[in-house]
Amino acid sequence: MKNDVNLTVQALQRMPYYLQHLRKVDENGVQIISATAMANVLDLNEVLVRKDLSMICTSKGKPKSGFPVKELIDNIEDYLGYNNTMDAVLVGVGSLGKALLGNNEFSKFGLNIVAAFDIDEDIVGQVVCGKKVFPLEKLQNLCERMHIHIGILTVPAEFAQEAADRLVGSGVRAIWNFALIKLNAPDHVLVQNENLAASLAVLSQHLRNEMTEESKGVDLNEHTAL
Amino acid sequence: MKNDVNLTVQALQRMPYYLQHLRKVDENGVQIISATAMANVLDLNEVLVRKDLSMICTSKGKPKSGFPVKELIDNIEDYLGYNNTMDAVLVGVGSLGKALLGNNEFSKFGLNIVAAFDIDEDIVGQVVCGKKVFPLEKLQNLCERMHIHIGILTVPAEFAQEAADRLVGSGVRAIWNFALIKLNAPDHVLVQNENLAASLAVLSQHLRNEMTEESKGVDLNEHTAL
DNA sequence: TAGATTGTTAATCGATTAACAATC
DNA sequence: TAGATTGTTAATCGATTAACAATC
Repeated sequence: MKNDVNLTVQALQRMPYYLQHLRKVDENGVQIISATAMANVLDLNEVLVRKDLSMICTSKGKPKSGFPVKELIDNIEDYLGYNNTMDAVLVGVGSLGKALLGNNEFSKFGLNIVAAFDIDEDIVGQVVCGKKVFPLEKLQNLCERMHIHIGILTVPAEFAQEAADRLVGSGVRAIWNFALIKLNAPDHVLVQNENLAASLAVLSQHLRNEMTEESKGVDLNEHTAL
Repeated sequence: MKNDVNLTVQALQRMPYYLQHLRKVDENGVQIISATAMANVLDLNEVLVRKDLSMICTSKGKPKSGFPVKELIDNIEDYLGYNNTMDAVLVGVGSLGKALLGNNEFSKFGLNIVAAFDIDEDIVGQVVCGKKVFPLEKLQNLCERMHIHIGILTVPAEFAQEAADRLVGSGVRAIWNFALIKLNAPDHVLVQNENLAASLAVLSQHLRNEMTEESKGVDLNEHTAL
């Protein structure tokens, strides 16, 4: 376990990709893998991969061979916290909130949503995907009692700041924010913004470029060449 | 409409936040807003905001006053493609796939999921959140017939490349990839990776830091100061 | 040994920020 | 006019990449 180092956000975001590939080669019985090989598969610079791996690997990479696969898998899983579950609460049981409640794949990543909260009386009391929906007033009590440190925010933007304040007041240390708004929170509370609209914007810009290029009559074969 | 310019991915990702704030001040009757004011609210550098706004705004910012709010809103919505809907198909109706199918907020961002596909015979034929699930074999036919250019990939990592190949073969130009794997696709096909695991990793690292700091007996008041 | 691969130090690159003249 | 705000050019900063010596 080497979790005293802090990775840059960028490095952190590459870790799940390393992990996926390592698990795959591990299944095929590969015991040692070089940063060079990983870099080629994942289309990354090999020095970058080498540095990333050396940051989290408990043993040193061996020249001519590489890094031990099983150890890397363990190290990354440990580093990403997949082995000690983080309990979380979800605030805002709209369509996105329901979506996340129903996504049982989060447990693979060490996340466990224990309860949901909403202000809508029609929703409160319901059980959505096995999780009970409580009125927002009960948030603080439950968080304190269960020592919850993560809040997932899936309320409309106009209510997001208020809900965030409540989460902070309930002792939450990290907010996974799906609302498209910049939240104000004290320094010790991390706000991780999940910006699905931004992703769609990237797609949209690309499609527009593709379409205008096409309408300009640019030779489409230039794409398929090579 | 000023959509011949291309924004950097970073600028594109700031746009939804600008839009949210602009809509809010517009509701309050504000007609002109300065980049300086926006920057303060959103905690961004004012030159950055000014540059971003000038990139997409059809009129120039006026010294001493700023940019016209309504025009900015229109320009950003146009630029992000919110006004001309992009049709998309979804491949992989697991828990995450179902989640996205059920998220009726995508329409606000110009995305319309017209159909879903899966290989699982138990799922094929079902109607999930008003969308019919077809067998994967029908993907190409439907995409070509309906001129679909966006594919949403929510299959497990091990099937993602195969599914991506099918999407590409069906004429898709952009893939919104929720699988944790680096996809190989031709140059003209954009792969936008949505890495929820990476976000969780950022949360996890922060919580670990918080916890170790606490156990070290660091004065917690340093957080609340200021 | 020879050569592939590691780890480190220096160079590059691009986004952000700072400085400042132009303008309403 | 005076001063706030814009737009532009130059400096900074940090991540990525390149170069190269060390090592198995």
